[in-house]
Amino acid sequence: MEGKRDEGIRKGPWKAEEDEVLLNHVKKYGPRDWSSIRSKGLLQRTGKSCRLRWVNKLRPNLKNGCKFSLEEERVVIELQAQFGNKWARIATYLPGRTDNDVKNFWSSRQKRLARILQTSGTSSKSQKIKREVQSYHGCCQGSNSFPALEAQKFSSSSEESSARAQSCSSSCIGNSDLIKMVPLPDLVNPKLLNLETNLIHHEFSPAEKHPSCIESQTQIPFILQPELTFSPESQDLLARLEDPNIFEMFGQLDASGLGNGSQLSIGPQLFELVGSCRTGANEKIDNSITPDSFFDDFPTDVFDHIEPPPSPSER
DNA sequence: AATAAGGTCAACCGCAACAAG
DNA sequence: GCTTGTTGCGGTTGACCTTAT
Repeated sequence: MEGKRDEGIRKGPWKAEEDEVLLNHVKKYGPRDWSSIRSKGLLQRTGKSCRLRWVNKLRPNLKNGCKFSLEEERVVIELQAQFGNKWARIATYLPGRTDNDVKNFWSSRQKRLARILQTSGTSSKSQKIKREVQSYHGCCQGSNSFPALEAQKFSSSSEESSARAQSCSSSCIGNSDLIKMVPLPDLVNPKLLNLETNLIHHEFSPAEKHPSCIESQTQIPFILQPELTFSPESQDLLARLEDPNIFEMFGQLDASGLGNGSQLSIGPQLFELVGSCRTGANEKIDNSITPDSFFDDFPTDVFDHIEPPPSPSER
């Protein structure tokens, strides 16, 4: 889409030459007098357009192209809960991020969440839901949620933790269904909001993505109450998930990407037990089970009992 | 391989606040 | 005090890219 001329105003994507002109202007006069750029005939862009280009793309020290780090996500979640959609204000707490970045990040996650919730609310067909879940957990890669636990589908992501922080003593799950959400300790540690310090930024490589989600290790998002009406195999699985030592079933895993250098335990046992739910304990366990295939091994009715927490906007 | 669906990002629009004349 | 211009902000859109089917 090439910018068209409309009363001499150029719109659309910026060319490198235009950026250069804009940068020169800022060098000479500073980031102001945007309208004079056009009045001087330097560019056929409105002052607003020039300013936007500078703020969002040309300003120094921008983290262009970097996904939000775990810490940044947390900050956004927390500050959104605190300030609402005050993106510019929130962005001031995130070095290198613009209000547009924050806005896009938030709306993207909102859309994703809405879609997931819509799907899970209208159909109990687990295959479809699982696709959504996997999609969603994929989105959490590079953020922080540990993808292996389906129970965290709605709880480890930032929105949910935020929502929960606000309101989650209410039942987040299921009308007549009986899963109850137990409020987590706020995932947003106030210490993380020591916003004067530089936020840790880490771009997760594919190999790191799953480990990156481990921070929730000590924070089982909700407890599944025993009165649930799951199939026997689901009950077996869920009973295991309730085991306070569940994370000890995991092996070693490098979570240095989280910034604290901690070694967290993720191992094959959980995957094995889930596999055994399906295949039977006497069958040979497929050691190829990975976090990505993990959901495939859940009994399907597990997914039928998950309903959305309130969205932050509903608070 | 083709297509659909979903996700990301850049940019525009409208409105409000503010300042200068 | 009013008008006009500028700046800043939040919402929205559409193009492009990626992933799933």
